[in-house]
Amino acid sequence: MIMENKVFDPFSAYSKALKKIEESGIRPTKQRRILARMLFEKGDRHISAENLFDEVKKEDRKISMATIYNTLKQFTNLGLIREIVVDQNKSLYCTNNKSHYHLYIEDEGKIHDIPTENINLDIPSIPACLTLHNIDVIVRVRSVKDKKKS
Amino acid sequence: MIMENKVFDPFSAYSKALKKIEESGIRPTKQRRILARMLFEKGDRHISAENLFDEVKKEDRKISMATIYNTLKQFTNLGLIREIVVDQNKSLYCTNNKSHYHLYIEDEGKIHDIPTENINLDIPSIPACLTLHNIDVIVRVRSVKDKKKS
DNA sequence: TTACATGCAAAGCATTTGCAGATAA
DNA sequence: TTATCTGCAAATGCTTTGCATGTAA
Repeated sequence: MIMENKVFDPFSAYSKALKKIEESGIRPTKQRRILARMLFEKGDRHISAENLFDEVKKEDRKISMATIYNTLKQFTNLGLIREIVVDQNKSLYCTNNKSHYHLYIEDEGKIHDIPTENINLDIPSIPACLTLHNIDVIVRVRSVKDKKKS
Repeated sequence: MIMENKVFDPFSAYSKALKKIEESGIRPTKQRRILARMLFEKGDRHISAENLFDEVKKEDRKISMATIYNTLKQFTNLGLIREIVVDQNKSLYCTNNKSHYHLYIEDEGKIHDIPTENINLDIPSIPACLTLHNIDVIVRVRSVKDKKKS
């Protein structure tokens, strides 16, 4: 397996992601390996395309925005990451692949995971003509410091 | 009260909205009255800025996109409507002002309300430094006809 | 009268696309 | 070798803004 880091740990989130990439048929190119490492070697993250771009740049590498977007979409389709839309003009990509919900601090733009077990959610049964894809729960809060209503 | 329709019903959603507009201090201009009527005289709706624009045009009136967007934002701030972001490139505005959740049929782009009572949701208590603003629940489903995974 | 609102066109911004050159297998 | 991928720049599409004109009170 072609790794981006030196130490091989077959159980790391990064190794698992690489394995899934190879198995899926898409090529584990240099760019995809760098991005997989960025996404999965720092624990659970919520990152935007732009932040990811900047992070790559900080390591003195360079991956074009087009490739960042394409790769994020491919990883999403592979189920490696999850896209969450908290407001109309930015998508965040979530690297926690366990089922979970989100706490969004609106005035700070910060997002945190809420483990599924911390929320009790019962939904009515879905009609046979529909298949459940996902349930998004976003608990939207504001920090008290922010007194403004809008 | 300046009404856009002929029959005065002080208990209609439209009348209530007009009242809230007047009380809020913003002027109940012709455009705002037309949009309030469109939004609140047809029951609970989920409508985009563009659809609202088209609907106005169908009645042989004309309101600019800038005004549509400004008005939707103002109505949202007044609590008359609620903005829901189902995917990154379109906001829908929801005229149901009762607390509720959403069922989103992804491959059709259709959205339906789920009354709060139909879903059992318990969230952990919020830290004192945060105030709860809203809880979004979006049940994402796909119609079975759509066999593709992505 | 005057503060506020509207409409137009232009700007903004995240994301996508077309295509020539590069690269993995 | 060849199908796939990358990067650039241009295009797209939703939303916002600047500003001159219009309008409610």
